Amino acid sequence: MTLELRLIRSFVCLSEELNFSRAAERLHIAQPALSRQIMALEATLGVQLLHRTKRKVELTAAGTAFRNRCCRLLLDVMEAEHEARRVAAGQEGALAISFINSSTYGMLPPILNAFRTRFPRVELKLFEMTISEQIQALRVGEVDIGLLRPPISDNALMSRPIGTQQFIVALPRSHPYAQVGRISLSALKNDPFVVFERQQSSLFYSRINAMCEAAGFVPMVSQKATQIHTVVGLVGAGMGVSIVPDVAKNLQLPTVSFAQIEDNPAGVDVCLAWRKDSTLPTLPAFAEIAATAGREYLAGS
Amino acid sequence: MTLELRLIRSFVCLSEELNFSRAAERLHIAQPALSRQIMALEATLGVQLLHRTKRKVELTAAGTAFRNRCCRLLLDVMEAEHEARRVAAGQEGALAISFINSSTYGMLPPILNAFRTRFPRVELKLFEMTISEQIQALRVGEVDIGLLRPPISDNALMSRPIGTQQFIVALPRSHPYAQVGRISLSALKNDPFVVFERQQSSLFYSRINAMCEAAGFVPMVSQKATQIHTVVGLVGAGMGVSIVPDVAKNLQLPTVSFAQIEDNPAGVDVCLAWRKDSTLPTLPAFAEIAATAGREYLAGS
DNA sequence: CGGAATAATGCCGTATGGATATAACTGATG
DNA sequence: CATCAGTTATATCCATACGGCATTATTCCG
Repeated sequence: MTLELRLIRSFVCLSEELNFSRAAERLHIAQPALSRQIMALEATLGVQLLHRTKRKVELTAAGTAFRNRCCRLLLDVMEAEHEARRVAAGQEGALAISFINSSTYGMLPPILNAFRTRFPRVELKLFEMTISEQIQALRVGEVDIGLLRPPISDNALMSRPIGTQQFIVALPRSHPYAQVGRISLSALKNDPFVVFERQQSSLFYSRINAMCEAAGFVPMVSQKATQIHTVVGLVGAGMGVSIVPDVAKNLQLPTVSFAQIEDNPAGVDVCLAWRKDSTLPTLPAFAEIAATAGREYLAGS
Repeated sequence: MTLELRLIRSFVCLSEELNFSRAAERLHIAQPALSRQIMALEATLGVQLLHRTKRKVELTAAGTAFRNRCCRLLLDVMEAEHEARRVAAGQEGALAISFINSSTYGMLPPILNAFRTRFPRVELKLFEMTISEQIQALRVGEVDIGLLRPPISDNALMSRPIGTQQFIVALPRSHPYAQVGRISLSALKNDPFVVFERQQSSLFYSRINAMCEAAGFVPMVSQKATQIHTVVGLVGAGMGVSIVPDVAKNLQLPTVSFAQIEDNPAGVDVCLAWRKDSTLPTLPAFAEIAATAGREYLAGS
């Protein structure tokens, strides 16, 4: 015979009642059944757990030790069940999130806040990555979900847009248009430009170039950079003007002004992406929360 | 359905193999049986533990968490079994031992040594008590086994003799007979005596009185005491001579000599006593070891 | 001494759980 | 592209394990 929880449950109950009839009643079985369960338990252990006279029952030393173990054991079993249910419900576990630099100042904080209040027991692991790094990390499973911009060509991945970034112009405070708040791109045709690296920010690069082309000029590049705060910093240092996503406004540099672009062209989408075959229960919840938090963030700014 | 170890064992095995057929083979059941076990497990938990395609099987997040719990659980179960067996075999647990003062210098140390080498994991709790205190403590279960002298009238207790103490004479170094090594009691008829309290040491008291009576005199009491080292100490201080159990020789006081008694009368038995209804598995082993250690001790001295 | 309480035993029916055969599906291979 | 090998799920059957009931044996108590 092999040890089963049924026997352990019965034994613990009996050890509390110290009376076969009452214990059996509590267990919703008949007294002879319990009698035989306990005998079977003692047989499998090869140990006498109870010292019984016809009149009363008491635990032996081994029975006492075993009872204590069994109580802990049953609690552990329940705990295991509950943990499984919590993890399955996505209320517990871990989620590895990658994100692009621009969302650091943008929708990432409100998304994380919203998620953490709903799922406080889920551990979030955060990784800032470029888009292509994210796609690679998602493919190999290093990351569960990514916050990035299209295009996402990999067809092992699914994606869902959660918001749009508009482009605005960043100008040094000293610039003639700095206080205007709204300008046409063509007004900047003779200004030096701080631009994004083509390699790491291909979508920004091509979009901005297209905008300038539509405005009838090719930007005169004075400096290149990858991260938004670097670009804005360079603008603030007087290196030129730049076209940046609207989240740059959150950087609040004293020497930089921002202006909206007339004939505002379409922005760029920000997406969530994850593996098609991912089964993480936390994932859909995160996607949902990110979408609404993203919407609220855009509405509020 | 209710959670059973059978399901947990199967699940752990499957989580290791990640293949129903191989896992079933290891479990010595057929693959469909395992299939249904796992389905039943998932149903009782209300949680999907495995993500299965027709081609391969992998753990879900909940499954991983549950697997980890289950591994620990199975180890705990085995540990509980082993502990029960060890306790039942008397290899583990606790034993409360009471003993009379005189055994402190006598057979108690060798007994404890012998027992501890055989059963190193059994915790020994030691209590020095008078005989009547021991009987009371044994009755109420405060103590599991006692080392004492007869008579043991209580019929809830069992006893077993493990050795005999002989009586010898203790003399101050300055006493005329100090160097003889062997004297007749009648030679001491005019000496002042240090004697045991009648109350606490009734057997010693009556035996010693009987010996003196047989030698034709009533001892002249100069001082009374309860504990052997006190009696011997008083002899060493010149308060008189005394008749003491042979263990007193082990006290090694510089101002005390000992002498054997001619026509050496019978000594007094030392016994083990324990409750008739005690089920402590350690107890018979202790009794056995105490008996042989006692014999060896007497043989060696 | 009789009755109440309690654990064990005997016997029987059923529901549980495993085996066997097979289906359904997926990759791999020639 | 067809076939095969490998894998999980389903269907069916059957043994047996387990619980219920009736009864026994023992002990305590009035």
